[in-house]
Amino acid sequence: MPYATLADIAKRANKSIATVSRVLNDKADEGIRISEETKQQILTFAKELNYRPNFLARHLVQKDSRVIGLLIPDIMQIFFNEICYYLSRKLNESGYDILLAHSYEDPEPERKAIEMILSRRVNGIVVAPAKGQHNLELLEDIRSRNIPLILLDRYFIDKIFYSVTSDDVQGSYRLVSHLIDQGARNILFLCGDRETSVTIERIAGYRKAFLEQKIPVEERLFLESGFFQKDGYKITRRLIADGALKGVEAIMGVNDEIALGVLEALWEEGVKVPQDILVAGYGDERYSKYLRVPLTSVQQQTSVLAEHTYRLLMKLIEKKKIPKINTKVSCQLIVRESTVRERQGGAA
Amino acid sequence: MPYATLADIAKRANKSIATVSRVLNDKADEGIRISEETKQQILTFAKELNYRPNFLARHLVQKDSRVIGLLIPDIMQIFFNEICYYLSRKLNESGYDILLAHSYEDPEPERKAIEMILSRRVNGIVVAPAKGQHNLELLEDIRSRNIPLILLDRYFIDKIFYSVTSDDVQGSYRLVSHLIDQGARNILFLCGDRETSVTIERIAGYRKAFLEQKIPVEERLFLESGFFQKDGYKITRRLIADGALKGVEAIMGVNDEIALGVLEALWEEGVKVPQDILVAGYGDERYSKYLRVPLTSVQQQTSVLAEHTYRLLMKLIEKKKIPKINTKVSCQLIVRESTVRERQGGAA
DNA sequence: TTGAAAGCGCTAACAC
DNA sequence: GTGTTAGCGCTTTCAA
Repeated sequence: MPYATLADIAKRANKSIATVSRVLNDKADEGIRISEETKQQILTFAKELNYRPNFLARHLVQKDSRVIGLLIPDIMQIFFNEICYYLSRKLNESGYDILLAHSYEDPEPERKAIEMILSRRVNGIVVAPAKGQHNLELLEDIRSRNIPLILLDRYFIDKIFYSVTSDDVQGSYRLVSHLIDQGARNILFLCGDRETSVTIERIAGYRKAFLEQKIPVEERLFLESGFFQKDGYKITRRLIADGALKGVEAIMGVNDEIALGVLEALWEEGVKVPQDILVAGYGDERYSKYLRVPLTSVQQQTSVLAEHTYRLLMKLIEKKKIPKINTKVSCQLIVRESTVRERQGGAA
Repeated sequence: MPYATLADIAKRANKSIATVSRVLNDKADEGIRISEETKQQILTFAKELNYRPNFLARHLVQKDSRVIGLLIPDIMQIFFNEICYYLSRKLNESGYDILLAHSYEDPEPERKAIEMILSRRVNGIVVAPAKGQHNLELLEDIRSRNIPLILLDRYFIDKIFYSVTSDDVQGSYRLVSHLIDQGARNILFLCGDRETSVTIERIAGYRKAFLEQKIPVEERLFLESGFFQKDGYKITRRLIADGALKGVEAIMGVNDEIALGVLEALWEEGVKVPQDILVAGYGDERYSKYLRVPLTSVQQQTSVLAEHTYRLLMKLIEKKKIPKINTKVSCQLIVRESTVRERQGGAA
């Protein structure tokens, strides 16, 4: 018998299960009187038997599991790692626990994970959807059932969900403007996945910057990549081999990991950053400042994103009505050596 | 009504709850016959009502929650991040879900997290204990109840628990031997926490290397630090300010993050690595190869650690008897620029 | 102040 | 093939 039950304690104490339950849940404050004697007795037996409440049973009746489902593509992506940390922290403080699920950027595991989370009757669910636009119907179904649901980082354009995201149009706009400023015109964007909101927004920001300078945008410069260093590395090696990097003056990665892979490939080929080509990342990871060439990046405030998500979630759980559907958190451009030309514009 | 129940379906289909349960759990293969007609009917209604099983109820009767509790100090420590990823991946494949809990390196939150995990009646629990030696009684209690429990990365010396750890004696020995080889004698170790097994082992490895060379070990060179970049940074700044770095020829960090902080502080002061001082990390993070000065580190095979943990856990759940209590995974030294003296030993 | 009893949603043994 | 019943461990009326 690994676990004692209320009945075990009741039998020992010669009291009813109800009384034991009342004592152990400290219902005294709710106006329910229990004699000090029974109370002490029950408490003693509970300790003796090493009683641990069974939340499955409790929550079955209470309809409240004190669990939040967090579904992310992949905790190895540092961005989601940080989100997970900050969100956990806040939720823990409020007595919620975390059921962590991965979609691995794949629709089918994502679907299964969502179903699993729902079957566990969580109090709320936070989803950073897998790349692309999948499981929309399922998510809409959840929403329509008034189960607290928040989309994080990535959302579905034109669909109504509560969401907390970075202002990627702005972030990308600032970055691209800076690159243009440095004299770059052919700016390659290793953009993750083109159907994902994050990328859609960043491309919008890219276009905005070009439009402002009245420079035409070349569609071929948006290249899908994965999200990891190895992806950035592979794609860059291939581009070099194909001679496709000719004329490219800057490369921006969808995150710093990709940028790291790009740098690796370039260095291997003896291409100098920033002299021969500019490279920028996104996300401003802890290490980016200390790379062989410090990396220009866009800082995303993961702790702020998590904070907003947390607050929104609490409100949804409390069934408050929330006017604001989409929360956007602004980003900051961090310029470092990797995108600063030494002799800036001989033409100037 | 966000969720339909078996009873709802039963009512619609004019069948008993039991039959509905049987259909939905596809008991056909277990020799239980159900007419195709009722089956289709029930399936249709289930879909129509968007039925989702209530795992709280199911697991209450089955005594099997298909959840594993993972308790780590902090998912922001990259090491634990990777462990979490690989372990999740394996567990997902076997149909287990993850309840993620943090101790924040603190005994009290750790205790609460353990209690929470137990109350949720997980099938197994993987713990990377908070630094120090805490909650030992609680963990021993779990063990004595035959609840599958595995200690990960950190363990309790002289206490019997199943554990999966890196061979830190060996890892540290190799690193320190290398540093001695490079002519360093005063090797400062920013060691995290002295009571944690990881550190105890690394100090043992350190001593072993010194013993082999018949060089006395100076106790004052073991300095407790945290586990993050900022900790490494702060401590190094302080050491510099105090003039305590005089004579120190090498600094090793308990992980790469700490080493990063050390590098940062040294650079700020114009101290050159490796010319003026050698610096090494531990863990070999993705970025360590690409730092301004590529960082020497000890590679810990997180995926192998996770794999062993997974296999052991499955065995424990299946109530197999396991002879091997402690599983050790070896580490590999990765030598890079940060610890290689340019003019190696003018004395040679 | 305490107990009896119902019921949360589900599974499983037993009956027909 | 399908229904009836008991029961998992707990909370929560309702009575006493």
